[in-house]
Amino acid sequence: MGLSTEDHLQDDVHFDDDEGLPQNIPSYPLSDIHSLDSQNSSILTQHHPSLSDFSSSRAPYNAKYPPQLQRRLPRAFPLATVLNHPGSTHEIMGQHDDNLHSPLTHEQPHPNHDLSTVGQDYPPQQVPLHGLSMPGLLSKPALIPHIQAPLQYQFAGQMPQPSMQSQPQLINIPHMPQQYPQMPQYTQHLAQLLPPQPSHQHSQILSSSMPITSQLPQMSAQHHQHYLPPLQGMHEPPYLNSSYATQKRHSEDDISDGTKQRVAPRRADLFRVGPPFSEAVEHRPIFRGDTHERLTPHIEARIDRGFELAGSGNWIGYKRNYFTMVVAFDLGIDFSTFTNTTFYTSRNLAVGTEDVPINYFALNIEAKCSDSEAQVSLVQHTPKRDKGPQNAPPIFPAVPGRLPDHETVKESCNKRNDTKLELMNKIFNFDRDDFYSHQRHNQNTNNSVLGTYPQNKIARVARFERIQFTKSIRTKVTTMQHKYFTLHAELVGVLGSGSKEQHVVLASANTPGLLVRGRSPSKYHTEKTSGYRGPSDSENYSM
DNA sequence: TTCGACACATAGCA
DNA sequence: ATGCTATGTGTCGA
Repeated sequence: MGLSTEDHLQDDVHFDDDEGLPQNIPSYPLSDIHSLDSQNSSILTQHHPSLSDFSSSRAPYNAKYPPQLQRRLPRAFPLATVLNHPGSTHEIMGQHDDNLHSPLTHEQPHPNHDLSTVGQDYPPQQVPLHGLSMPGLLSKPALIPHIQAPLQYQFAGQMPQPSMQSQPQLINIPHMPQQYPQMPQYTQHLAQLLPPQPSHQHSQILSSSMPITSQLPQMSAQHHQHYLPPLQGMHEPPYLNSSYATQKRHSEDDISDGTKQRVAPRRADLFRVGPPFSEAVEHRPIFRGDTHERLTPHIEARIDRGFELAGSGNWIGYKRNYFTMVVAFDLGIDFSTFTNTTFYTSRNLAVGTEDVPINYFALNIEAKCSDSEAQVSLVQHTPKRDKGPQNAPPIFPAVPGRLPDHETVKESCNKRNDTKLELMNKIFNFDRDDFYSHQRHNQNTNNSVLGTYPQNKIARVARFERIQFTKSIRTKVTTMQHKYFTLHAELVGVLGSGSKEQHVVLASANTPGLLVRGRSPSKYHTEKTSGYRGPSDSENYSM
């Protein structure tokens, strides 16, 4: 990515009208969570504008995505089990049967469903969770050798020298002797040609464990200002005479600082660790069904491809390019405990509270815009890209797991070898049948949440590959407002079952602000002021 | 001006 | 080494 000819996201972000995507619908409803739980609520998530009224012409249920991009589970949900719980899901759900639909139960996208927004009852104030240690999961039965060390924001080795900040990360291949007899059109990172540089540290950042409470890009910058990520094309424009290079040179915020070169599409170093995610923010409580202990969710998430840190401190991605994101969660209990109990959440009623069983957990990603008036959605391509279908990113039913390291995610990409695929499956997926057989687990037991998971593949780690910001984003240059995106990793609780299945966001973690560059080179200069710059004007930033 | 569609190019994979 | 694949991105034209 990095080196595209793409411009940036403009000052204003809209959906194209001709795609039927309504504007001015807040992507983050800020209604208080308690008000959401009032008796008048049709269901847990009903206050979301896209959920509250399926038939509303103003805010259709699937407002956020066009029909072809409706959210869906990777697999069907065949079970219709309803947990036996004092909270009585039956009663709760029974109040609003007609409104209870779950696109997640459909294998195919459903034009009237948008799970992506179900239960996004984000509280007005995000309260960081504490005590995010997760001792138990280290002892879970599955052997996952790729697990990274948890919870520390790690910087490998020594910090790079300040001078590195101004040193080129890329060189033009023609400058390399003998290697390329013909004038190449692509560049190669210095890191590939020279001994390890400080930029290497970047890939070792455990982004998911970096507590960041602000979404502002500058917040991330402060954690990275001491080293230089592997940015692209720092100097030496390959096409000095081309309009392409000329255009690129106008950007001060540009990672390559005017040295735009094409990036080889399969270059290994397209995989880079992106911005760190915040700690999990709790949206709804999670209780154990057996002890009624309130649990502290922890979300691990990392972007492994598609974003890089510019000198200005902004994380930059490109609308036309893929990004990859992985998400895992745990509840602060060991895996065997997880598999031997049930869970429930609660909602507030006008009088008292009501417990609602969680049939299973799921992991989801969302994109949001700093401008709550603007909506942003994501699409996922198949390897066939244009020749294949395009859907919204799936929502993964998931059990607690640990995030594989960056290299593992990178290695998991585009493997076709059966042996390798199987290996990756063991890392990213949870085989419940295998677990039952090895644990002699009583799968008929009524007190295990595992029994109410979908029958098909369950994730340990949700891996979202080939994700792009929707093409529906378009820009407008009439405002001076700074706009940026954030990516959110969400732990979803699936309530009810069958046609009554509901999804509520239990917790989420988010990136700092991201700049996503569009495809119009003519907007390149404007980009310098379109992105959030933080308290100090990064226009003055010099690499 | 923007974007879908197509095209080109190149590194990874088997 | 060879051929296929995946994907960054250049380009055309509606």
